[in-house]
Amino acid sequence: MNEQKFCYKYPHPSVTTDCVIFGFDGVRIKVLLIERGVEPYKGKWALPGGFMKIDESADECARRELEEETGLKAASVEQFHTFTDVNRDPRERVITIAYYALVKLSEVHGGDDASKAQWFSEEDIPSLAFDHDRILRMALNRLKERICFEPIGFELLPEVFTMPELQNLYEAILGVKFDRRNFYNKMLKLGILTEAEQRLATTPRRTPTKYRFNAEKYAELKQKGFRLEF
Amino acid sequence: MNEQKFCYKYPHPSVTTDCVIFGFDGVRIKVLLIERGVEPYKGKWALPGGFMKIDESADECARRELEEETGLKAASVEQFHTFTDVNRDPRERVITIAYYALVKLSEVHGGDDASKAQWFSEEDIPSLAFDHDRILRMALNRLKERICFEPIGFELLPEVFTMPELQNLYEAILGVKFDRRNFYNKMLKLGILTEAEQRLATTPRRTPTKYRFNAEKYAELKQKGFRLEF
DNA sequence: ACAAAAGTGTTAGGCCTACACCCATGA
DNA sequence: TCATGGGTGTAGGCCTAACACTTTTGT
Repeated sequence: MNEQKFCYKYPHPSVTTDCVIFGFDGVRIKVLLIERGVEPYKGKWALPGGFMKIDESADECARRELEEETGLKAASVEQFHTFTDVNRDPRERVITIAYYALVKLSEVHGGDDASKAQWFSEEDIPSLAFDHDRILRMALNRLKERICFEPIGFELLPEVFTMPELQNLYEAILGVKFDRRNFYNKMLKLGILTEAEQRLATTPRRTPTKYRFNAEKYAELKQKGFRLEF
Repeated sequence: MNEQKFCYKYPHPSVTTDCVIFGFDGVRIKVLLIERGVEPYKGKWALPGGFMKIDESADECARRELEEETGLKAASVEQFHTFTDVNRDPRERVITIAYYALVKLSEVHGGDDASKAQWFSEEDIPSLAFDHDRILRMALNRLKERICFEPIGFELLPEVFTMPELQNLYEAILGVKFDRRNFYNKMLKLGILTEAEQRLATTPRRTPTKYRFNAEKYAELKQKGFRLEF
């Protein structure tokens, strides 16, 4: 039975969303990929994504997928580009609205399809299905641009984090090394960090000071214009 | 005769591109709008745009529309967001991939539909059809963000321009006033301006120095990273 | 000569950068 | 006590922002 029930005067493309899900393990930026179980590109790794339903917006679609993959709801999900090359999908004309999401790895407890999903470090990413290599590269560039102007790094870190962790994150994303003292000064001067309770860890070295991101201070700061620079 | 020839198993949205076309008249930022001749929103102003063909990419679609509206080919056209609200079009589900284009007003010699197209200053823009108000607002924000980091202003000015014109442009886009001396110094120090031949105008005041944008110097500069700040 | 806009230089303060030593902790 | 990483301050240079007078030119 051929159920081609939805008919139009002109051909319509299919619309999907794909999501580049970023995490941070304290040292490296991670990206969540899914191994495809069906053709085309069966067995290849790909970005999580899927078809947009006719009664949901692309944002809703992207959030739905994010939740399905990571179990997370309230994370930061941002549309960044729509890919429309005519032959990007071998089956039919498909355009994809691409998003990136920033998630706290510490809060991700395996998605439903954990068996087929895996976190990759930036440098270990295999060649991907469709044009997902290109999508991923553009997402990384956006992430780099954006982190210079908005403190999105805090979306990737646990609620409570240390200054060295924060510095590692910036260095991992931007691919550069900063002077520790200068980084401390700059971050503290921004005034968007609050010291958190000191917790004693059992490591063979000095316990670093814990901070949390102060969203109220950040909102104030944003009002009157500011910039984060590196 | 009901020509519903293209059939699918699941419903597919229509896909359009809409383009916010920016120009600059020497004093104010201008936007090209079209008066709709058909329902829905007949008689309302809207962004130029139209349906994406099944064998063209969104970029091609946006460029095609730009040419149809302004007669310009090689201008800077940039995708910035895809709008997907479920009810943004009263007829059917339509998503639109939005672009902005920067054109040199001096080179626009009326589009094909000149009768229905008109340039509006930012503050005179009427309420628009569909969600085009929102699209336009986002385009303006992107323009503001981008002009701080790339010298896209030169896309809006004639080949040869004066420093006061350039300053007016920045002031118009960013909505602020700059100190003339500081603006001169900053711009000249960047090294991306070349003095052009001095032409004698017949105005009742001093003739300003003419400059052109030096794309080679800019390319060099971009290599080793830089920033334009205001 | 006047009106109108163009052009020009200096100074003070803040920000960025580079740089080296001590501290806390567990083993 | 040692090894490891955490934490801290200062000095020089550069960029930014604030500021006023002179020049050109047509009327």
